[in-house]
Amino acid sequence: MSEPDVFAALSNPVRREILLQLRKGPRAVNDLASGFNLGRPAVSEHLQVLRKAKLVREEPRGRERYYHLDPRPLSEVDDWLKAFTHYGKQRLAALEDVLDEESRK
Amino acid sequence: MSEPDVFAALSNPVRREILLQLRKGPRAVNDLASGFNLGRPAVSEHLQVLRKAKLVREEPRGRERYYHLDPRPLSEVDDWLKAFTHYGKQRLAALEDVLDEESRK
DNA sequence: TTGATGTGTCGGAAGTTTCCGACGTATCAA
DNA sequence: TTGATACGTCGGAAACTTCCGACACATCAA
Repeated sequence: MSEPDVFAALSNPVRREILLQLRKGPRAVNDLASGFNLGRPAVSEHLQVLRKAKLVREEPRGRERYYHLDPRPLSEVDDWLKAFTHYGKQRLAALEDVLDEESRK
Repeated sequence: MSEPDVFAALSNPVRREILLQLRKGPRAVNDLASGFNLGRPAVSEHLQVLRKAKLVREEPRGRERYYHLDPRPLSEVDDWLKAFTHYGKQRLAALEDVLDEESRK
């Protein structure tokens, strides 16, 4: 059993696409799977990873399961990124000076 | 040979920590490796992944190599996240209604 | 030069991820 | 009830990741 790891959940392009799709509204598994060049078990397993990362929530409707997006764990990634966006214009400018100097050759 | 994949590069906690460390300034490989419970080859290989994702730049200084942070590819992640932060207060509010309703049991 | 240091990379081991077919279970329609 | 549908999950294959020791090479100090 693995821990809920948001970064790891986002490392797969299929899972990122699933999350993007779910922005438009909840979707059943077969419906989702038909949009990928993948079998249903694979999509089901990607959904399991997203579920463990708490990025999706499942809602049973009859014999289908609608998956809903829960974007809240993405704030962990956003917070991590902030450590770099607030990383100081001065150092960024200095870096770009160096890169400019290199490209001048 | 693998493509430069920023999301995949961030999926490993050691690599994320390396990037955080490099905010404070460039570091040589042995210097970096001493901060982890890891051998030098492992750190060197993590740096290779970060290099392919263009998140770091190497600067040879004598027999050492100083690695510099280049945070610019992180904007790809930031842009991707924006698709969710601008994902509409109305849907988020609706989601939280549902979650509240569930927790009321 | 010789010897020590800093680094990249290869070969291989161990673990993890990704995918599929097959199966079991629940639900629905008739 | 019977048959079809929707889904989760298991077993296993293939590919990838992560790590290490060993080695090669360049640089420095003497």
